[in-house]
Amino acid sequence: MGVTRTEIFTQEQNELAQMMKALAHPARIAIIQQLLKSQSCICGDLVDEIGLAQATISQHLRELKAVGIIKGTIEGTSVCYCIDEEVWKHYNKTFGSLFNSLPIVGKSCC
Amino acid sequence: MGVTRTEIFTQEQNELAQMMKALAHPARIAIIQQLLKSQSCICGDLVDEIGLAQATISQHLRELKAVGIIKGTIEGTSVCYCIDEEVWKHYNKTFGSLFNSLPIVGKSCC
DNA sequence: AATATTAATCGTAATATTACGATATATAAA
DNA sequence: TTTATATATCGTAATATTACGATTAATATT
Repeated sequence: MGVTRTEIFTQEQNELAQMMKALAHPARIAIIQQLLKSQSCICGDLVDEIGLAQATISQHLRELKAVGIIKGTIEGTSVCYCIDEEVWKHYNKTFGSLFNSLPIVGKSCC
Repeated sequence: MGVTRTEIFTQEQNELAQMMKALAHPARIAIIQQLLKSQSCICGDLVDEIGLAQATISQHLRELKAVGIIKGTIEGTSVCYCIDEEVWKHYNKTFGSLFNSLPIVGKSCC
């Protein structure tokens, strides 16, 4: 027990859930907001601005990287992170198609 | 260790993360999609359509109810669930404001 | 009243996530 | 080359999530 049964769901359902999960932590939201605001950001600055340990931020960055939403480039001894705009647009579109599928108002039973 | 440090984040960041988390499971996505499609749904039908145990579906329904995204009304011995349209719109708006805050393309560093 | 049906809750095992100190790695500076 | 700086990874403890059988609660049917 305890393991999510992805095999019984559609690819779309699993993908949507995975997208949501990637953003389902305030630290990762904070990272994304920072990158949206400043276009790019040195990893160390994120550690300073968000009050979590360096190892923890690094772990969250890895999760965001794993779903492709951010990418990082090495700049000397530091790493500059930014949002992958193509992936971000894909997220936006996918989320939009979920939310905009609510039909005409006032038909629900309860 | 192991407990999310919500106190160091803004209310907006925590709320966004909580919203995402509510939808961060394929079973809950499937439930929402079903409710979007059929306007309303008997709990038992969800159990049949999604291949998870009744107790598990009930648990997922409770999580969706906890964030207000769905509501249920008792109909005899069964319970009819549907999406709370006001809350759904709020989600749509909040997600939209996150995704649409990506500024002009082509400015990122990496 | 007795029985059937439906959904919620309880208990619990398996798994996943979160956080952080310690350590490793890799480049920069002295 | 030695030392400093920045980030990733390892190891691990605490906590949270997922799934399901068993039970409970509440209404419906007989």
